Amino acid sequence: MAGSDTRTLGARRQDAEIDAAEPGQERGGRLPAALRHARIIASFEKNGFVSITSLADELNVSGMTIRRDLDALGKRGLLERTHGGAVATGPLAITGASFDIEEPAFEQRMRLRALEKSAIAEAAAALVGPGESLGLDVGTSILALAQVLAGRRDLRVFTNNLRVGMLLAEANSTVYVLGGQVRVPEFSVIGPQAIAAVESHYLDKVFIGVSGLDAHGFYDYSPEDTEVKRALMASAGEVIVLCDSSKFNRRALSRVALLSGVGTLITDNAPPAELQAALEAAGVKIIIAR
Amino acid sequence: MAGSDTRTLGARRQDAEIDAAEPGQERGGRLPAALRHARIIASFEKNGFVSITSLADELNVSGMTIRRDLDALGKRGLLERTHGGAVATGPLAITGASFDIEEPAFEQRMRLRALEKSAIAEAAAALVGPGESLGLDVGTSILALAQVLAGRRDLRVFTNNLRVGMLLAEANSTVYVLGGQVRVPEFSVIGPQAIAAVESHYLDKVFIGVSGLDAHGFYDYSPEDTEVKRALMASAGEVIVLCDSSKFNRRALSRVALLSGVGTLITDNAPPAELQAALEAAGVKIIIAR
DNA sequence: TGTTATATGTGAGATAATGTTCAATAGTGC
DNA sequence: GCACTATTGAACATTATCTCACATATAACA
Repeated sequence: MAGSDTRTLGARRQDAEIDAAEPGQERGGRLPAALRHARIIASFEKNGFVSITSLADELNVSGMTIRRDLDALGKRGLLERTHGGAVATGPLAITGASFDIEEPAFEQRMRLRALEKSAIAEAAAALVGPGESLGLDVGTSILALAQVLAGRRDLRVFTNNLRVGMLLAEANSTVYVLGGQVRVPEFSVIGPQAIAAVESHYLDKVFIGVSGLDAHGFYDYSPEDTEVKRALMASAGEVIVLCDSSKFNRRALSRVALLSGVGTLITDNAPPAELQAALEAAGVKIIIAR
Repeated sequence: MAGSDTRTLGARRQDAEIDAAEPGQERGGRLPAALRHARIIASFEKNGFVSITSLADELNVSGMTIRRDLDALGKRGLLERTHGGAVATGPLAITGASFDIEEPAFEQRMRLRALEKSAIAEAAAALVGPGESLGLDVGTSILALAQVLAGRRDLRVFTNNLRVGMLLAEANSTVYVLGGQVRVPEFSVIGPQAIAAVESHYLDKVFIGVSGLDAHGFYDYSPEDTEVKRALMASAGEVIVLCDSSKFNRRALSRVALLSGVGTLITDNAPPAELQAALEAAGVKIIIAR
């Protein structure tokens, strides 16, 4: 895989500011760290673990560098170090057939673009001030944010997402879940009770996940989730949407809000020009996380 | 001496079962310990038993290593050693599915008296009629009950237990969680919102877990959980307590209710004479599950 | 262009995982 | 019960890997 993967990835690379070298041929052509990280993450897709020696071999760097890379990625919660390599955790977790009978769709989504989601989550967490009350919505990017926030004791987090609730509670953060019916596969809480519970609170910031956005607004697949999202947004001092760049110009069944209903959009790549113009016209602040 | 133990390394060089199929990757075909553990756990799915020689062969490691692995997994309560292998116990025996990496403490408790809890859960499930609304409380016995009920589509389940909520939702049962603060390590929901939500419903049956009982009533360690239990009991047509026999004559911080506040007690062994007399005097029906 | 940060490589000692041997032990068939 | 074989666990041997410090290379910048 080493050779062919390298070629494909390199050729398909969007931000091609650096010439990718052919591995094995040109010793000096090292990849920038970000690219190497992306490549490492991609290697997990197969079987949920990577070995240091094989990565060092494949990426033409020393074992020490890979070790440092894995440590860095580990700090971001994307993987867990083992002897000789690392296994996937959190967003990447593939779970070897025993634990975790989750919807394959959800896991797949979580692994897909895990690095981007992690960067988005980091940027989002940076906006959170001490002692704030937060609302965390449903979605893979939001779950990544929860992982970053896990352990912070000074926050008060409200969520309609049972995954987030368990994750944060386990980390001893203060977390409140909304009441209502549980909807799979997201494990989101929906219904009038949830909405009523939101309406009786004020939240400093709410972080919303969406399925798509275009010049006319933000979209989500689930009408039930959408109602809760709207309630969260209505109770919030600041509305922040987390969404990776694959969602640009994609629509779904429910329109969550107009562009103007959102204060900040955190994503991993600049939107297409037209969309960016619409966002700016609507007064949406755009944060590009890398 | 076992022939397979001393087989030369690399004899099974091209193990088609290892999905990697990487020429340069499988140096000696060694997996990190965590992955090997996951693979071992996965092997139980077939028949609840694994043999050391077959594992050593399959995973390309020596028998001694497998032995050490099984010991480690045994310490975590996931299996029990036998001659030449191991059998599944605890959470694995009931169902291999578990949505999360559970707390060791919880795993341990689940494994502890797993057989009894399973019998209690079966007896409790037998009481549930078609189309009923149920309340499921916190505790390992209750979680076992939820596992038995999982998949029944005709019920409406309310719970203050996020584990139960996720388990049932995943099985496509209709389940509502109460809103409120999440308390570890039980992942129970507590607080006034939860209590208010219960009070606006009527439940045909509620199943309550307790930490202990004596002639003066039922006890629980957590005052916060106790308040929700009381609310559940007040809204119920029938109150059923699930509790294994190790809880007899044990007390804890909060008294949940007097004996007379409970209709049925399901346990795995007859209570001591004095306690049994008190239960009967209070009109509690006792079901012994085997 | 020189100078500073950052990133990466290298090597030695420490550590952890695994392999090997071997006496003791538990199953198994008679 | 007895012989026989597979399994076991402890001690030791052997790797592979980790960590740490420092050297070197690369990128960033004035």
